[in-house]
Amino acid sequence: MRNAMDNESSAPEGWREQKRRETRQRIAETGLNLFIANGYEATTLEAIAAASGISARTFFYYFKSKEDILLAWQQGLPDAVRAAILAEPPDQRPLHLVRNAFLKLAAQFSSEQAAAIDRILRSTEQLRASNQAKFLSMEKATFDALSEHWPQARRRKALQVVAMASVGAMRLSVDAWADEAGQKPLASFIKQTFSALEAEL
Amino acid sequence: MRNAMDNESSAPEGWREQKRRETRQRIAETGLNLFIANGYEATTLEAIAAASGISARTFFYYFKSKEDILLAWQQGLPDAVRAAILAEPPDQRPLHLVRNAFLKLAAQFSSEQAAAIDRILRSTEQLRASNQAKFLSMEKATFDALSEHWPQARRRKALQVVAMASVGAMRLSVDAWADEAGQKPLASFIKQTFSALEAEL
DNA sequence: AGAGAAATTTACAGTCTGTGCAATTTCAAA
DNA sequence: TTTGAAATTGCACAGACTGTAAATTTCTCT
Repeated sequence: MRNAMDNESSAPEGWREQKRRETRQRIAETGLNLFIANGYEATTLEAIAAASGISARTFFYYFKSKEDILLAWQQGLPDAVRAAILAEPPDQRPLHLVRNAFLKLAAQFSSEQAAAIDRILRSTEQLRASNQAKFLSMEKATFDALSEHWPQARRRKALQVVAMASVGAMRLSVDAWADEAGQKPLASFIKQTFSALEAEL
Repeated sequence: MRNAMDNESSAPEGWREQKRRETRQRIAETGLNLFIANGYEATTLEAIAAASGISARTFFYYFKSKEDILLAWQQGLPDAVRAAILAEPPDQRPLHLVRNAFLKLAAQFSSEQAAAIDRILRSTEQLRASNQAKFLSMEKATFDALSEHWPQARRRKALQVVAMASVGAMRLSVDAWADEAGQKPLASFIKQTFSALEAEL
């Protein structure tokens, strides 16, 4: 029961949550640095926990697996995708709209840190596989956001396909960008890939 | 050194290889049946090895991981994709060519067993991730085969995009097909998805 | 302030996948 | 029949992850 001089629920329960987030963040950073320094497989949970100042068991209270540390860095992605698409004016063809949204998004997600994470994600078979899940979540977010722009049921199939092709184009762009070690900006790859897509179909 | 009454290399060294393949096949079947019966995670390596009549250690002489059993069932996929695409007459636009190749392919890979494997592959997070790798390998096979039809370097980007969109369409088709528990044939979903793709772009 | 509930942290023991190593068995070729 | 490579196995071990129960901390309510 709350009453009187009670600021909603921001201070009381918010403190716990905030501390929890801070700890989680600290572990994620510690882990990432160790991965960068020693490689993913060579870094044991024990090491991450020790460097984070917690017990090995407590690690699993914050992350459900070692891999989860890396996924945590992209947790904001689906929301960002969704927001970027909804921010676009709907007077464009869906494919074009998504292209423009992704172009704006590319700025945020092509930092040096993002590149480092990407490098780790490509380093082992297991991580490469789970990295694909990222694109699946992007595809879902894209489809959901497009569905808000065009809620008509008869557009469903079309939007699904647009989401698939757009995210696929994004993936090809990121791959090409990563292969060239970041000479040209990601945005130029995105433009090129989407152009090729429209030209070929 | 081979000489005289020597039938190439089919009988002599072939015997070992054949037995090896048989053992591998037996393990794969035993494992799959156990997965179907008890679920993937509930089936231990120990159980698979015992039911296959080998030691747990020997299992790893045939498969590099438990997961690998499932991947073994799709080992022929890339070659089949490649063959199907190369078998198509090249007097069609690339996207259309791949569509027709996939339609012919769909017959082979929509057996009851394939559906069972697909169900297992969707049952856990880990397997869902590695299942995506299947589509990546299809994409690569598609691109490689298309590159033989159109070897010109300036078509590279375009073919890459076609491979991505085609395999993506295939994935959406399989998903829709699996969701409907196989009421309509897979082929009809493929036609529909490719139509939507061409319409939207 | 103090009792009690709830969240956090930890130790301990145990399961399971996967690897390294060395010994043993099997089998095709000389 | 001998020999060497491939196949098979046991054993020991690392490392990720879970179940449980107990301690410790952090609120909440009175």
